[in-house]
Amino acid sequence: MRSIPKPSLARLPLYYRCLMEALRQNITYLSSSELGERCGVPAVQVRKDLSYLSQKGRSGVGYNVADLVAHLEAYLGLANEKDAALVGVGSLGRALALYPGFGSYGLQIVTLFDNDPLKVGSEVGGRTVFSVDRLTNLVRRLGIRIGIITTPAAVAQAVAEEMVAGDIKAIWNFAPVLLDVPDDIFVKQEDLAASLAVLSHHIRQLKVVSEHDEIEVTASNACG
Amino acid sequence: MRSIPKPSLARLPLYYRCLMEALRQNITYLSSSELGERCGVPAVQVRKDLSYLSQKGRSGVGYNVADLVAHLEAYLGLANEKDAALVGVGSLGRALALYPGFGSYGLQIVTLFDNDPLKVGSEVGGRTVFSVDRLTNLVRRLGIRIGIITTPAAVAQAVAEEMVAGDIKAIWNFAPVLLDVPDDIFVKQEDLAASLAVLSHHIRQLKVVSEHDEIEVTASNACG
DNA sequence: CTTGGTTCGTGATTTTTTTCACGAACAGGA
DNA sequence: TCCTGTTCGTGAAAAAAATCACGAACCAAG
Repeated sequence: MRSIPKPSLARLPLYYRCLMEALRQNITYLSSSELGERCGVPAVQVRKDLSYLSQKGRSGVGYNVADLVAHLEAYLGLANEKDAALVGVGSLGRALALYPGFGSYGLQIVTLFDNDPLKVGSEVGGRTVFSVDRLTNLVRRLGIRIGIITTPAAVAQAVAEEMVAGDIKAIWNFAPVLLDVPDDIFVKQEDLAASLAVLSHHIRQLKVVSEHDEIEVTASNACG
Repeated sequence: MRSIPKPSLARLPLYYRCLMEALRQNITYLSSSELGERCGVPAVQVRKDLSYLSQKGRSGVGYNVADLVAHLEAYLGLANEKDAALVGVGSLGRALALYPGFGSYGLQIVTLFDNDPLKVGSEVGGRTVFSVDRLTNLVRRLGIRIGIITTPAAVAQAVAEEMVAGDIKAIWNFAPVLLDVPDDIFVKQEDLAASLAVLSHHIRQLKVVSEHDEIEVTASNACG
């Protein structure tokens, strides 16, 4: 039995969200085609992806929504309470700290850090901002395994190293730099600038096409 | 000549950033292996990706940093000034509106919208917040082609429709819903919850492994 | 000008992911 | 019970992407 492909894993949260929506609508069974419709994913791919879970659907009926939700929660570890430390209380850090949606994924941002003396000691969403000097110790003492980096790029590497020293095992990095960390540390890179560049490229394509003005319009379908 | 694969396109911004960094360090030439090192990408892949651009490297030397930067800027359309409208001035919307980094990618968030009467008329980063009622007209009048959605999921679809009515061609969607828009509208979905779920899954794997306690530790290498 | 060391560019190969095609399971009604 | 229409699960085929392997370009130095 092979392990789940990365793209499939990335689609599971999508299914989870649509299933939760269906649950709110009191829908008890959903076929792969209906679920696919809701997520914009082909039905076959839905089935293939879900086949990596132990939970099975029922032929002729579909998937039991509540059961599948429960299995996805277990598989994705959403039910486990996970404490996280966030470093860098700028506008993005503050936004993440205040965002209420993470709770339903089991994530609690329990401590905030910054190196700006003006911010240290202030409160954000009821949590005190600590100095980064205390990062390693505090994280270790609290047994925190997840770190979120929302600092400028220049200091992200140093922060990551302190996180590793504090025994953090997974880092969600919003700073636009490649972090150099030991192999056993999982880094999830969040790159808004990269997304933006892809968007920008597409807009440029539009311009190029419109300048060529209906002359060379072949089957050059852009990326979806 | 085939068009660039999506994963390659997504890596170009990465190269761009590393090249800018090199430029600051007064490096004039960079080989594919050096560039790859800096971005965490194999050298061959760097070469393959860059081969989709018209700009060529020099055998035995590498790529001219300044030239390549210029070509990437052109290819990605970063030099073109792009105006964008942002809808949903919550904590995330505010963070994006205040983020200074987009400027270097040619993006200017020129107008802000919200449906909360308390927010309408207030200022964020020197820009007045307008009522969403005026979205379609204002966007059309200003010729804005990019929309950014940072509203709650429930209203995202309605906002997207108004954007389309206002002749917006590309949408950067931070709301966790699948937008139903015409085929010619480009949607770049930004899904923090999905990233979080992947992170969560990895943390869970850690737990499972440590519970099995060195017994069944096979070659089950987790995703990078 | 020749030699040796470096690097690019790319066709061929391998790996990964998606899509297809179809047998088997199931529900519901006659 | 039998028949029909639906859906799942999955091996096989196709498509896409990453990796390999190597010829050719290039520089520097003797």
